[in-house]
Amino acid sequence: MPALSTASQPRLALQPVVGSAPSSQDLEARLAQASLRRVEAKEFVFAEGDPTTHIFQVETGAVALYKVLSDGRRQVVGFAYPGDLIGLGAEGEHVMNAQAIKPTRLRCLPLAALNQMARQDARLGFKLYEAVARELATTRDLLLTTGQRSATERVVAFLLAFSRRNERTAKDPCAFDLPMTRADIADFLGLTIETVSRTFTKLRVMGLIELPQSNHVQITDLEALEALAGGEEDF
Amino acid sequence: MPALSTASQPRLALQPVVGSAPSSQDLEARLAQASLRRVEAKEFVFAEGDPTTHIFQVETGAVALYKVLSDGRRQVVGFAYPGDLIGLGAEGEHVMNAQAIKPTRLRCLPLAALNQMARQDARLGFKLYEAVARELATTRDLLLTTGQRSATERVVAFLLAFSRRNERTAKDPCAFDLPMTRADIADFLGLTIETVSRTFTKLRVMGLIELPQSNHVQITDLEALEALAGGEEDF
DNA sequence: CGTCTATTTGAGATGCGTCAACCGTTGTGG
DNA sequence: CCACAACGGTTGACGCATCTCAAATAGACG
Repeated sequence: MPALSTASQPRLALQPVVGSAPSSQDLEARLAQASLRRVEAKEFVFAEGDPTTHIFQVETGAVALYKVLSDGRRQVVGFAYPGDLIGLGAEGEHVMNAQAIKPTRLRCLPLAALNQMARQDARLGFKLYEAVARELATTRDLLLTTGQRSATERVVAFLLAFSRRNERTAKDPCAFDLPMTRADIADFLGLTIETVSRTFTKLRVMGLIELPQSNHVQITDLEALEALAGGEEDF
Repeated sequence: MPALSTASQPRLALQPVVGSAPSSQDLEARLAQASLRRVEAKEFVFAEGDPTTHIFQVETGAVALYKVLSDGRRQVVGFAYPGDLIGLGAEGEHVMNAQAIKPTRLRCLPLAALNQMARQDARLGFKLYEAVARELATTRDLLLTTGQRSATERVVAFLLAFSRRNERTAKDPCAFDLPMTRADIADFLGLTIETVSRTFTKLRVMGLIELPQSNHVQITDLEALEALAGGEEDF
């Protein structure tokens, strides 16, 4: 089962685009000089109902984005990693929660500044459109995974998403840390903590991965994992 | 369980915005004079892998948007109804299928025309951004439902989404046709046909709905349905 | 009237959730 | 420096919601 949310929410944009237009440069430049905010693990970047005053770009760390039902059930809709934008697309009030899962540094750009830039530069609106469209695509991939795949397929997809993310950034695609807890993974994949844990154990016993620590994964048989996934989606 | 995909994919935009800016007018105007295409039920508007040449606005009918896994499992990520835009956000090639579920009329706008308009009007890019952001929000609500809710909650949410859609358009919120098959509903909600069918029957036996035909729903106890849903999300 | 498809219904199997206990690590305070 | 509490993770036993397989029914269409 394909990747899940590794980069679900974010991956919005702002990666330097080759031959980037002035607007993109401006947004990057503006973000680079935007105010910096540090949040500790478990601290909220924003919560449901908060007025939308800023957009944020993760500089270091990681953030979980999730919605909760009235009875407490929780769905993590994505994780934001360095370079990812969060807070886009909310009109007036936030409809979800953004909570750091490790110590995190964020660039904070006031929405007023964003709107002003959009007024001055025709391309910025289009850039934002492309950024949100990418996020939509990853959310749909996650939906496909949670709606159609088995527990094992979901967990494998989740791991492979990390592998591919490392591949893109020229790091070891077979070794990575999981910044989030089992509970975060479970709520992301639509499973329980116990099922996630059992599935990790199963993959370890099958000889496909090693878990020197509970939050460090070493892939020992990438091909077998990919065969188990049954798809190429990335979250 | 809250609504699902009633308007998931689409509901993108183009509803006349009060005090709409010139750009929005232009897009609406441009679409109104765009070429018209008729597709029969089960006919594809586009398929995965097709080059992205146009965006479409549904004028009449309904379209299912879905992704499929290599083994045939299918996830419907949304349904497009009159007024909804489809085909936005795909770069180069479509990554999903759009298939009419009833005879449908579509306005077809070449991407080249859209891009040219975006170049001339700074506000258009922003409009597209807002449209995709709305779609992202409904997809996340669907993700919350498929990831966290029970079969009954999912089906109730699905029905309530139709009710609210009718409410918005000043139609009877307690009577509506379902344009899609049980298979479409099942693949949308992450259930099987049998489970969807049994759940409809259960709601009928409980006295919450009536099913004079399999594709026509009459809600007889809206409050009880809302109590069963456990949330306000709409798809 | 006969075929084809969609839907419903039944019976049985199972994957995952629930409940519960246990383990390892971390951090804190005596 | 050690004891203990708190937390995250693992493992086990069991139950049940949903899936699977199968058959009957109901419409739609020619």
